[in-house]
Amino acid sequence: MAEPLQMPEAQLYTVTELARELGVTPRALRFYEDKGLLAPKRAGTTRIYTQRDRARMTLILRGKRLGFPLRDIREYLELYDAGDGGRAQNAKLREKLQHRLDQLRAQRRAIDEAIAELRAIEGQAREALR
Amino acid sequence: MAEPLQMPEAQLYTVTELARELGVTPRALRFYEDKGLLAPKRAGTTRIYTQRDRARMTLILRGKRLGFPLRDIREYLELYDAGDGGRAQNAKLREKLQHRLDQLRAQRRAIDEAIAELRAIEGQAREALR
DNA sequence: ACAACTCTTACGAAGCGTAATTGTGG
DNA sequence: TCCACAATTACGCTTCGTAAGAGTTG
Repeated sequence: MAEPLQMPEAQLYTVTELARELGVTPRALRFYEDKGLLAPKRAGTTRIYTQRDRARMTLILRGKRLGFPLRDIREYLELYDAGDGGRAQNAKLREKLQHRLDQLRAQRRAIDEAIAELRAIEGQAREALR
Repeated sequence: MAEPLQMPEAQLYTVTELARELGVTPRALRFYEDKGLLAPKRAGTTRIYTQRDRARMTLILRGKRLGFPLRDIREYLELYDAGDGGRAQNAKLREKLQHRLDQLRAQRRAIDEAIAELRAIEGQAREALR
């Protein structure tokens, strides 16, 4: 009597659709695929993205926000796929995160110095105009 | 009776010498020349850098510290050469400086956000390990 | 027949690093 | 003759943007 069990319609997307959803360009999605970070299915030649692809893109975008190169993000995704909860890999990841954190702090210092130098220049300019 | 007046020996450099002096590579000097920011003299085919070239490099390095693209730095050097104290150009320069300042502040905010996100992740990792 | 997409291929950009090959002066 | 630099040419790297040309589908 119960209706046959059904998975909720798994949403599918074309490049343009998924791109719009995530705020990136179709070009970016194709590029990530070319670099081995995505592997959407195809309907003929047309790319078809599943929820899984969408989830991967979410991770990719996070990696980018944190400033990691695509190469590193791909490695991370591969471990992730391997489903290996190996502590060694996890340790490596944490190491990378820590390293990136140091880099970011260094960049911030560099920016602060540049800002200071710029303000000094503006100061000179003001004097020169007196 | 007085010795003939003499300019103090103007120092000259080869690529490698000037590069070492300024902490850059010879490749960089040649690259800037290719991009029209420098124009050293030649002794045959060998580049000869004068004090003037050295001074220009100092300005170039400053522009780089502030994060300006070489294209902009070159424009600036050209105005500088034109010796035109024109207020209009000066105003444009100040505008660029101001714009760059805004950009730097924006970058710093972005970095702060990335740092916050990274710390949040580290936090999760610690929890996951409990 | 046509609009609206999609696909692939490939050059451009920024700032040099890194060969590879060929002088050239001492 | 040989060493140490110098010069030129050009591909590599990173992340897509931007055509360009061709095929597909409703």
